[in-house]
Amino acid sequence: MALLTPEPTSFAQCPQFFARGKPPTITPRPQMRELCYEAFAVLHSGTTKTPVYVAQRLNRRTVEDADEKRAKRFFADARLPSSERAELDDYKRSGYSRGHMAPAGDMPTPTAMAQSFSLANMVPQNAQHNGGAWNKIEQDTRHYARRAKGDVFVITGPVFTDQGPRIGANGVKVPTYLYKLVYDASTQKAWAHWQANREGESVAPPISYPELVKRTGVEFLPTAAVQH
DNA sequence: CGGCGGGCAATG
DNA sequence: CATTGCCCGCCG
Repeated sequence: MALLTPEPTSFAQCPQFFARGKPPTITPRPQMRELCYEAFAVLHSGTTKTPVYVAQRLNRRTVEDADEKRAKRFFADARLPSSERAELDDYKRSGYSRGHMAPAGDMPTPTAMAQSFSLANMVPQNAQHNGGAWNKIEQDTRHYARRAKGDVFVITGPVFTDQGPRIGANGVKVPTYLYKLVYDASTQKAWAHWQANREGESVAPPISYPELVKRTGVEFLPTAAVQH
């Protein structure tokens, strides 16, 4: 069985990764594609050659299942037109590491683990940040989901600035910031981690959901779903 | 300190 | 393409 079916997908096929089944509304931009995977969903941009955001649903069961052996085989996602996607060579000797948005450590099955290494789930990330503060945030999020009463919806993504660099022949855009939004559906509380994509970042106290919306311009969650 | 988890590159 | 060794940072 193939890792991924070649057909394009739409978020209508995987509403389970979004709070109340509703993906964030993004003003339509060119070359944006919706990709469903077994354990996460990606809105992908052919302009930056990265995800716009990656959505997951975590809970105690999925996190307890997340003990798969780490598969380290990165791959370009064939569901994306080659003109819109990053290739392995773009990251090689770029000075940036391939940073997961939906972390490999969250994946509950071997297939989901393998799929998480799609470059459609990656951004060029500072290596020290990826293995340091960002990794800590990912582990903290898993730890939270393990203790939560029910489902925890997570949306992770990059934030770009116009003057930000690009890498490789395909010009994969390097994000200036990364965010990780955590929404506990049981308590209707939401918060977000906000980090600069650079060496020396430390784990900072989370910012509020309205502050994340202000910084990104994206309403990630249905208004009625968040306690204010 | 060692173990683990995020990566990288060289080797057949 | 798989295996192997290496670097780095965090944590117990």
